[in-house]
Amino acid sequence: MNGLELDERKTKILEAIIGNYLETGEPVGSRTISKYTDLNLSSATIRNEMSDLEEMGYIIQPHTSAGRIPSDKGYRFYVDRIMEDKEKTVSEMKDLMIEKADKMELVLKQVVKVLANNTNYAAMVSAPSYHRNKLKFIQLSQVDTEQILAVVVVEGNIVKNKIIDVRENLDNETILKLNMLLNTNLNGLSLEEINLGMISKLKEQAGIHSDIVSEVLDAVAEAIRIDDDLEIYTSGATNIFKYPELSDSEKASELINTFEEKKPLSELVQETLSDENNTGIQVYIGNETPVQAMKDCSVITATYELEEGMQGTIGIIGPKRMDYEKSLNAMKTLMAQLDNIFKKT
Amino acid sequence: MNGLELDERKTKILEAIIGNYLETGEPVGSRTISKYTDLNLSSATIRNEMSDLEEMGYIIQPHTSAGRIPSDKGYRFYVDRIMEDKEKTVSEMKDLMIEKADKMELVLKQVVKVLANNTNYAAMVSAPSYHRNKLKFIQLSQVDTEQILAVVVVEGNIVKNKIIDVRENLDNETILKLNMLLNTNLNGLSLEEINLGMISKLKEQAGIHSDIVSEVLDAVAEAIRIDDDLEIYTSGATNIFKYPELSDSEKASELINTFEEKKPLSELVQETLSDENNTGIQVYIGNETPVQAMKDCSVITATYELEEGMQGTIGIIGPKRMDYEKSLNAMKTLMAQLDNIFKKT
DNA sequence: TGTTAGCACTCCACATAAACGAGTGCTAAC
DNA sequence: GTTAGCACTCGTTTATGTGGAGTGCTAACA
Repeated sequence: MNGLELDERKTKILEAIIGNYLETGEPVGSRTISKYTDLNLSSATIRNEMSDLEEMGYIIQPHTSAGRIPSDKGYRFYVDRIMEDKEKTVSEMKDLMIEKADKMELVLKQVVKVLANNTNYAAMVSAPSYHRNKLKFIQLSQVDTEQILAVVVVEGNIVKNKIIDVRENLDNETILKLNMLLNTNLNGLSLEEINLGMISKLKEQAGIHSDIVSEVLDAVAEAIRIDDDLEIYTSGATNIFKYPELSDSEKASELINTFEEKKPLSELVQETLSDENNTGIQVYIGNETPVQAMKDCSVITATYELEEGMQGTIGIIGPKRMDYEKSLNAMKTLMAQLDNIFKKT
Repeated sequence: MNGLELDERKTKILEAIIGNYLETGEPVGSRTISKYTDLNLSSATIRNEMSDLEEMGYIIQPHTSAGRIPSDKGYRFYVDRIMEDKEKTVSEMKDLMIEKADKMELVLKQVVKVLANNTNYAAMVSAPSYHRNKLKFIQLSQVDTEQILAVVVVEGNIVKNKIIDVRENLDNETILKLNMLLNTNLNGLSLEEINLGMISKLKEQAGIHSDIVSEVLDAVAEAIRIDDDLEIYTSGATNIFKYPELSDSEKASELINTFEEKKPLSELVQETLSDENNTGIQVYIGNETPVQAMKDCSVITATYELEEGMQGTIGIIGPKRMDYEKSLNAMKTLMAQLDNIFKKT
């Protein structure tokens, strides 16, 4: 026992401990392992090994004379092994039924619901962000004597509307001119390219109608901001009540509040999207998570991609003793189907 | 004591009991009342009266030798008195800060958040339903070689967009014609007036482009359906953890799930909107509620109205021992402000 | 040297009991 | 009709005891 590396036996024992704990949720003792594994070792020997494993930080004793439970490090070891093993195995899980719908919003709501129901954990999904998209099309139209409607379309066919109040009645020609002005100048530009210089130039050309230009640009800005902000859908938050270790008032309240606010979840989205070694699926165990409220949970996230390089994030949040294998599989299956749906669209 | 009517003294005592219980949340005993009120009665006398009140069903003993707590009937009595008294008193509560925003959705999200934060209860608000609204405006525009965008505006400036795929490239003139066709035929019609006859007439006139008309009409239909369905916003669901009587796993889970699903809340909306003696504000105590999950709660709802007869519902959900006075006031203040915001628009 | 049986020890979980106290209902006196 | 007094009830808290699961350690064994 060199104290640094896990030999094969220790590995087996550690896996047995974690496996058993995932099933029962109870601290697991040496005698259990002695029978549970095919190592044919007495409980005493196991005890010695467990003592070592504890020293190495893989397992923890809640108190003297209780069994051991996995530490975050233990979980990490366990998960890493699964990820290695299963990287190639194509999951043959039954298809999660997702119907194609024409509105992205509906698809996502469906996805997140399916995910939550299938895993019995909480689930979230962020709408893809459109940062680097180009403006496709702007249209102003008269709606009322004192109101005009601005429609802004960016690549990916994201549409934003804004009603603009005008004090005087604009005639058709003026609107036509404004339309022309806006479209010839802005179409094809990425949202970053519409900078201050461009804006003031536009306003100048618009003359007395510069305020309308302002408002239209507001709408354009909003088209980003909102999506950027918190287009996040969640489902199954109440699933956490199925796991006693998360059910006490304090923790439950904090967690569920996180899901209700949705804001904090964007941290998770950021983190996931900015993953360097983008393997597609990531697991955050306990304190590894970027969202403080989830420090007693494990979080599985993945990035899905739409045709034009826009990506969104999908996540499962459950107790640390979640069924990683099943959850990872569910995630993969879902990703495959999302690809199907979106790429075909 | 005739056993049917509450004399003045009983009324005072009952109010004292309820008042005290609302503050402390603990069963209240005779001695407390003896001191709490200005009746100058000994605890023994109070006990006799309380015994009567219990027999009449206004209060309940959780167990022998505990104080009394209000029954649903007791709460009902209490609330009815408040409603009578305060019907006229203009609430001079500090304004709840609501900023006017151009998008209805944002206003409502803001409203519900403010309400939840101010009351420390859970809050919900339903978007107004647009049944009887008239179509204001339809616009088709070319977005791509194979896609056109349909924008539908109904009264109240609700805007719906739909991207329509077309196989062949439509020229400008065709689109202009279609626009003309749709607008001249449909503008000003209520959504109910667009019936099958109208539809087939349109399709006929559209000739080979009848499928586009179909899709546009789908968008129109959708403009209703979605709003009708469950445009319900909620906030502060986790506030229920502030009240121990609602915080145990079972109840909390059920309640919060109701808020997450949102669907069940539409019951509440229906019920509120279909109130015959429409006084504006309603209170459901315990089992009076139409939503089963809230049988241990009290619910305050109100109907707000937009200019053109569209109405939506607003609600507060809290423990039965909620601060009715404050909550009712908050509700009234909010209604006034909503009126301000919407009527001015 | 690694493995195992045996044993004392620890500590949680659970049950039981005791003390407490808030509050009641009833009776008798005012 | 009101009140003081008192026995009684019952939930809450605190103390106490017991059982059992599991450990660490030691000594014996292969």
